[in-house]
Amino acid sequence: MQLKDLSGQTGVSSASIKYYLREGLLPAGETVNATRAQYSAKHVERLELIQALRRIVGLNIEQIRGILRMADDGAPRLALLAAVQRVVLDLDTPAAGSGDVRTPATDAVVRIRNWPDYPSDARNALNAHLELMESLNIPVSGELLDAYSKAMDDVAGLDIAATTAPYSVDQLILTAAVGMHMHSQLLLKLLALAQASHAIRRYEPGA
Amino acid sequence: MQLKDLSGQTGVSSASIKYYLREGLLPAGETVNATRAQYSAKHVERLELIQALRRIVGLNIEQIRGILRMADDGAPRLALLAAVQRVVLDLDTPAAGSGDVRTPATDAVVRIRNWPDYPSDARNALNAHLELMESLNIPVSGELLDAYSKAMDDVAGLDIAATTAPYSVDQLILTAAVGMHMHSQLLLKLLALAQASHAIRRYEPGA
DNA sequence: CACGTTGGATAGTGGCTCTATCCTAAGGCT
DNA sequence: AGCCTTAGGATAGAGCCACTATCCAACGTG
Repeated sequence: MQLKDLSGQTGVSSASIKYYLREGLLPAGETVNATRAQYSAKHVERLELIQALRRIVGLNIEQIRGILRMADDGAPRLALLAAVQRVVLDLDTPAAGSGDVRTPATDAVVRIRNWPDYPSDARNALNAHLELMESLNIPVSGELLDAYSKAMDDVAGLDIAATTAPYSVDQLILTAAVGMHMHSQLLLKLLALAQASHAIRRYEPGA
Repeated sequence: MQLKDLSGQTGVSSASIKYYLREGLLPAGETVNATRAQYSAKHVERLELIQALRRIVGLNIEQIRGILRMADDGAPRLALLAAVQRVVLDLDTPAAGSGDVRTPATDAVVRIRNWPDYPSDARNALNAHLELMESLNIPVSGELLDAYSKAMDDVAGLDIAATTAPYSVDQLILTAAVGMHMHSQLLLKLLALAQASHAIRRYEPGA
């Protein structure tokens, strides 16, 4: 299978495929000679993964490259899942992430929920976010955090269970990334509907 | 107060202010004559609102313009909140929104949660999203939807209560948009931590 | 009177994701 | 053998977005 067939099968233009090759998202085909390269089903799978991460999940090239590099370097699946989570759930942005910090609020959440007391990107992101909210004068009460975290604890059990034994690493990334994205979006949609419902009850009691 | 002072007080460059004026985000100052205009505290407030919506909430110019137009047209607060919700929680994207539709899954959620049976952007977005997930072969069981919606129902009550009587419409938009954004992000961060905690327990039971 | 400011116009910047063009060397088909 | 097509490499351009910069003529203030 050569470039043109790869393009035909996936619906991605040759120019874009070349671009992905340049950017190191797609591994080079097997160079038969100076002007011929063979692509395989692996490449089709990889290309479909790239497309899904770009168009559905909305990651940028840099983020995709990071994940694919880890996958190709044979990183353990747990680390891979963490990396996917980081970009899909936007745990990077804290910028001033400055290492593993501990804050009372986060410690409290971990204790109450009986979660393992481990440093993680998620924990750092939570710390940073709580600090940000504080700096913006948005109060986050213990009760709120308790309610939120309980809800998310309930939800997480169901989510993780869906990540069971996909066939290839690319499959794992695909299902994990798309799944996380879709579930988090579903949650936000439900939040919106819940908020709207509460608002209607408040503003128009005639419902 | 003239343009330069407005720039000085808010830290926004004159060029950007001109840009916002061109784009219709910032109302023109009171034209004293052909080459002089007066800006007021209103403009400072508006400019700060624009900055917050851009930099914190991450809205684009088009979205900001839509909300500000509604505000300036004197739209009722409930409608304004709905519009804010639409852009902050990303309820637009469904694209194929094609009017108010009803689907069994959404109906079931509304019934179970005892929410008012009203069409809304949130409901349409939920419908569209569920259809999308179905088309991607991501199963959404009734139990999952029940758990998610219960969690969001609990959360929404707390959220809406925070939207109490700000001083000006700009203030309302500011607190609503920033609040919604921060709370939804908080939820996602907690989801991430919850997922990570479950994953650790699963992959490394030694914790 | 000189300077600075305004509104208006217009163009440029930088980041991002492609998309298009051009080139040479080299198969593959007839 | 000869022609068509393709790979790979380089490079440039497109289109979007949110600015940012420059230029201008008109005009008012110190």
